[in-house]
Amino acid sequence: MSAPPSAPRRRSERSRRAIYDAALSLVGEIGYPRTTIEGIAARAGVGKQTIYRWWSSKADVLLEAFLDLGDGPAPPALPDTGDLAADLKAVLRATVDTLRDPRFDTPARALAAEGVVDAELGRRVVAQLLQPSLQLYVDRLRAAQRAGDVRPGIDPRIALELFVSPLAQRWLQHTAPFSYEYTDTLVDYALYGLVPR
Amino acid sequence: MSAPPSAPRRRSERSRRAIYDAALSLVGEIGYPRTTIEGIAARAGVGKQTIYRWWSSKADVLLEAFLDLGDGPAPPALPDTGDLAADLKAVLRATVDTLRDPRFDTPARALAAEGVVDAELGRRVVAQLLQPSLQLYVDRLRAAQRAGDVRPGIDPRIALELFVSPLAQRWLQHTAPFSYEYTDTLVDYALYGLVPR
Amino acid sequence: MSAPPSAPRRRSERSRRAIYDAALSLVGEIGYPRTTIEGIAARAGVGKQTIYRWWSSKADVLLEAFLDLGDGPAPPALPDTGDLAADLKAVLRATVDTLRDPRFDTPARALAAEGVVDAELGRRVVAQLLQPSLQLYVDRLRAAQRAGDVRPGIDPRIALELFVSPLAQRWLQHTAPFSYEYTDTLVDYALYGLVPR
Amino acid sequence: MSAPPSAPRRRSERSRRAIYDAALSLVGEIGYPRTTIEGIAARAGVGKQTIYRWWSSKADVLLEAFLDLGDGPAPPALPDTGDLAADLKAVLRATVDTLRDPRFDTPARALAAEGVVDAELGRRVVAQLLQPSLQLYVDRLRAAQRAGDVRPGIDPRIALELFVSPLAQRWLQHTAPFSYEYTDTLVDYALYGLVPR
DNA sequence: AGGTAATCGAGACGGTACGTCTTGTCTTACC
DNA sequence: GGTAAGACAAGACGTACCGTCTCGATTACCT
Repeated sequence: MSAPPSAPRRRSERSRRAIYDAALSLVGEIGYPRTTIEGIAARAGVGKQTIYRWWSSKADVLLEAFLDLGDGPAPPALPDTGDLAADLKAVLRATVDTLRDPRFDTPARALAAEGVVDAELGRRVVAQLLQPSLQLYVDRLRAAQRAGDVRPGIDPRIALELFVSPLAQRWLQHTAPFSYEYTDTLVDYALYGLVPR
Repeated sequence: MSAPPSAPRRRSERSRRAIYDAALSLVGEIGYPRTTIEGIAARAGVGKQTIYRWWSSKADVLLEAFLDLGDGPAPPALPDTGDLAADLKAVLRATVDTLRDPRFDTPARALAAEGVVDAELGRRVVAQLLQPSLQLYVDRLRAAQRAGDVRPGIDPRIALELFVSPLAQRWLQHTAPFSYEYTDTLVDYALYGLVPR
Repeated sequence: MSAPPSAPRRRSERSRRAIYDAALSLVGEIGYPRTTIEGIAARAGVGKQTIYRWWSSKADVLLEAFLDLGDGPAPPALPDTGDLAADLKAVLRATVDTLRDPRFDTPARALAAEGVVDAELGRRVVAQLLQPSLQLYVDRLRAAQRAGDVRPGIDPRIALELFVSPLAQRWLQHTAPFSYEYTDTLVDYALYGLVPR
Repeated sequence: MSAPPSAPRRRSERSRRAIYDAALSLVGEIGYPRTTIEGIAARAGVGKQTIYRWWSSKADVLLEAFLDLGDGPAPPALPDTGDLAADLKAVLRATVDTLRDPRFDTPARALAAEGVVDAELGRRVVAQLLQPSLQLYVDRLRAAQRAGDVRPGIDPRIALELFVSPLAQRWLQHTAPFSYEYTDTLVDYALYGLVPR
């Protein structure tokens, strides 16, 4: 619970931040594929070896840089007004806004793509980037189950995919201009099903 | 109304096939990132220029090679036994099998990843690879609507995402060993909703 | 002595001229190394095969094009005013002028360079381009010998090199701005020798 | 005034030598035109970039490799036995031997050819390869002038061309099998002139 | 007056080399 | 010992030409 034991003893904090900044700004400016480790090192004013010493790949740098962005404010719980549909719709609308922000979109998209092909990275992206957010849905759905608003047998881990995955899919595959109306519809369909009641 | 005037005049069919074969086999053997245009050309016994003449990128070659695989047998319609849930479950189970086949998985995954980052390619992947299959779901759902098995107001194009997107998501992000049980569950949740009936 | 037996029977005169023009103009514009057979064919409006059918190399085309330029006016004999020194100085001054003309300089220089490395081409360049001019010096020197102006034992074939080779050397190796004064000096040195008389 | 500031800081001596060796041996084996930078790099066990980093062209590499060969033994002065004709004949005979040595002939010829077409390289070839040798002739001729063996008004820089340029010319243009007899004749002609004494 | 065969333009083809770019390792000198 | 700097071996990139080949479409000769 104390300090990490074998952690780098004289690692330069200054370089670490400069590398994060360079990586994120380059990805934003020229895109992920044209961002190179050499480019990051040059912009960060850092030797290449300093990058290779602490990270294993370009994607690795970007993932940590991206995670570093989100540090600080603890992820807030989903709202619970008692109205499950309304709460989910509100959160998904906020998600739509986030996905539309290029500062988020470009690096997140790059990491998602890399994770599709590189299984190891994919696992880390899911675990460190997605999991925390998804857990909030699980929590909210369990609360709804306790309140009798969701059928008891339902597995929340699967249930949340009914509205989260379609949205993610549309985002990743440029299938959409996704709208509030779309996410609202997803929530309605998922909650009340497709067959006549 | 005579012969096409500006169509490529004497393109070598032999080379085209050899390039498709080389691209697919290399992606299967060493993975997409380590597959190079030079490698494809070498294995196909073809000059690099012949590839650059007809395709614009490695992904482009792979997409066409992959599409070429599926040519021939027209995509069959979804079964319609009258039992919507059973029909969907059967089709999704077949999809699970396909996604598990490495001959399909590796190139499809690579194309999906590339499409995430390259919007233009993404559009083509969706339009040429995904759309035809998705249309079959739309057709089946419309038939179900006419039979009164699906609520009239439901948009089939959105409805299908409730079970297709979660499956795709789990496949792409290595989130799951996805099972028949999982896809069955997806169908049940999607059809009957999450809230108590 | 009749018509050449296996000579090309239906060769296109139009193409031949166009190829000569294209070769010479390209060499003049972009230099010999950057002149390509493809470029010549394109500018001449000719298929590449038409060039390969009749010539064996880029240098071959240029040599024939260059020879073709000089066709027509028979090479005039050297003047013989009775004053050998004056006659030689006059001819060498004219040669200086020719070598300074870029229309002559660029292709001739390219052919000379190619001939240095390619022995077979070198022989042809010497035989077809140089020999005729050199023969004129031989003739003039022989006449001078008959007139008693040159020692009887002198080999004219070697003697002419005393003033021709230095000039050629300075031209080829950019050693000079060569001047009339220089060529005059060469003639004086060569005729009267270096040692005190 | 301390260490050279902008000098190449850590150039690999090992690579430099390997590149020289590879260049010279390849030119000797397959000739200059078929020698490629890729081939030199491969034989030297060196990355292409290492060549491009330090040299600007194939000819540049070869020139330096060739100069490197001659480093070490300072070029000796021409002999001065008091007999100018004999001294010149002896030196030219030695030159004939050198020009006949394929280890010298092939690269020197290639450099000469390249220098004919590339003015900048030509200047360097002349200055670094030829000039030092020619200066020896100038020195010897000046000594002869002081001894009264050469007319006072003669410019040694031009005078030496009377026998050196013809020899060079015959060498470069394959005009001759040049012999000791030929060079002896050149010296005689040049020293005593062509006109009757 | 056709028939036919060589020549033509066009340009795709299998190759090779180009000169550039990036990778990941390494070495040097500074701090 | 970590660092900035950057040389290094390796090798893919996309381009340019090479010399060969295959297409029709003219030709010009020869029945």
